[in-house]
Amino acid sequence: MDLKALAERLLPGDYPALELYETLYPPRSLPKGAEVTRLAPSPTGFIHLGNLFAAIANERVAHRSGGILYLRIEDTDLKRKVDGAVEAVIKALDYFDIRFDEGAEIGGDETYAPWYQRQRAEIYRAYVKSLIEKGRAYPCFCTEEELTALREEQTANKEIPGYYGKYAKCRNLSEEEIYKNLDAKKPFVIRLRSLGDPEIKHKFHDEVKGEITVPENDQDIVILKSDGIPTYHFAHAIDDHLMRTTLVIRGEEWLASLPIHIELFGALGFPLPRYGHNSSLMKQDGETRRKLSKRKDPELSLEFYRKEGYYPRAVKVYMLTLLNSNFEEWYLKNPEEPLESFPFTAGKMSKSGTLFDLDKLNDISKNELSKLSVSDMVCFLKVWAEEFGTEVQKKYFEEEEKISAVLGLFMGVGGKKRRKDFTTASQAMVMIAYAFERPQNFEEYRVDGTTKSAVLRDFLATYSYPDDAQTWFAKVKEVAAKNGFAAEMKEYKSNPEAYRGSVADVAEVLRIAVTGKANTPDLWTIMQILGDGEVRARLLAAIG
RNA sequence: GGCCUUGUGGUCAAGCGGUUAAGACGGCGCCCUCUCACGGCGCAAUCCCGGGUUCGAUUCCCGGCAAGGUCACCA
Repeated sequence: MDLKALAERLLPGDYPALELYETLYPPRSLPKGAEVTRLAPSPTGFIHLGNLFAAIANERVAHRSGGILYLRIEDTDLKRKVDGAVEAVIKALDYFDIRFDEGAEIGGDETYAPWYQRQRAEIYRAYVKSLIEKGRAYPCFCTEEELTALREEQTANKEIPGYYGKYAKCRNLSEEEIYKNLDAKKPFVIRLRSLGDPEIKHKFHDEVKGEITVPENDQDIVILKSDGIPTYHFAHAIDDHLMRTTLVIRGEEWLASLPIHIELFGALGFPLPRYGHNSSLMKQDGETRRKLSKRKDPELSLEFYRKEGYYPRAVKVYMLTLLNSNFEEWYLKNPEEPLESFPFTAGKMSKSGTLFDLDKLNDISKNELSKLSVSDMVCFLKVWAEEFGTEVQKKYFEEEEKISAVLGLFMGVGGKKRRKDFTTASQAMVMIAYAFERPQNFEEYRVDGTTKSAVLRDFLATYSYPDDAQTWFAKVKEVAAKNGFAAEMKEYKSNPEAYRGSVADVAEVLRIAVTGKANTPDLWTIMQILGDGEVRARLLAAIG
């Protein structure tokens, strides 16, 4: 068969010699050990936690080694395209300090552009054409129905489904048959003529998994779809070679197609990049665990974390603790060091699927938030409130001095130790509400109504706004004593029968009356922030 | 079903032939304390199972089992 003529018929026109691409996209001149990694999302919409997980790994590996991280858009499937998706991806990752050195909508070094696969159609076809000429690829005229029928038949016969070996009907079509189909304008795809035998297994070094076994591929996979656009597998081989990727870190769902990629790189005469397949984020679902799914799990969406008001650094720290097992210990020892200083390595990535643990994230989040300065906290909450807050919440920020005082109180600024009350912005905003609004709901008082009123009256009679904290508390103790409560905790504990309760009960009455809550930060400070008039008004209202 | 991957407390995990089997989160208890938060101390809880190899296996080998992934003109 005249393969050259066939190739010309299938992909008519002049294509550049393949050597041209090698010079057009030359090896990068980077220092020794520098890794070139990439993120290659399809423009479906929005990236999720799983993407972020892999993104952080790729970013860290590239930048720790003095290499390059680039963004390539895998838009070979038109059905997946969503407008504005690329910008959204860049923005979302930027929120977590992930910056690309080059890529789609980024700019940077244009040498390896374009980064949209649709714009690289000619390159792919040039390589496909050469594969046809070499007899490593052939046209296939099977219809979708035929393929489905084949699959069903194979499944019914308990055979491995797919287009391979004797099932690859179009693999050995005669020249005559091929041209007949072509003349009849039958649509076709181009398939790889696989030379592999899955019974033959090879050892392979995976940067994450270590030594793994990879069988040879024998599937005649589609490399060029009937619309003339390559499949992912083919584009991956071409692009990662031409863009000079050194290390591909991707989800372990790709492990199963590694045999295909190995054969493709071989057929094209490309050296194989190194691969690292990271385990996926799982979620407990009843008895078993499963991969986090976009549909079922709102916490997978990055938008969820923005809405809840998680501090981005906290999410990143959590991802890093999952990504590198020695990160957590390092961070404990080096709390002041920038995250970038951590010696991240692909080899320390987890081999097994990791259950996503919101409790852990929340703990990290509390710690991160407690490290903020008051002005940073004001800024963080303000930005959150402007987008997600209620109208009332937005007003909290109108009195700059007050919001600072309130947040300083909740963060324990000035004390020996920072408080860790805040987990997220949304939760913090609710927590500080009583500093700005009269409480509507009151937690239950431990004392009876009569006692409550008596305590409040006595306190009101002696309350003086200018009192310092000690004087203020001395007065609370006086009120306690007057109403039959122990003024000193120790005294109460050693002889509880002698009293109706302790100063703690009295303080609780005041606390609930002023804030509605039984648990708050320092009450004296709260009263100082609220001001004389407001405190009196709330106490009065609580007497009933 | 075939193939691949993984298997240490509830969760994340250290370990890499001999350990009282780290640490963190969560849980529980105590202390501190006007409440909470913070902090301190303590407790409970783990090597998937069965065979080998070895003086000795969580660790090495084999076989099970379980979980996950994957088998498209989707990525």
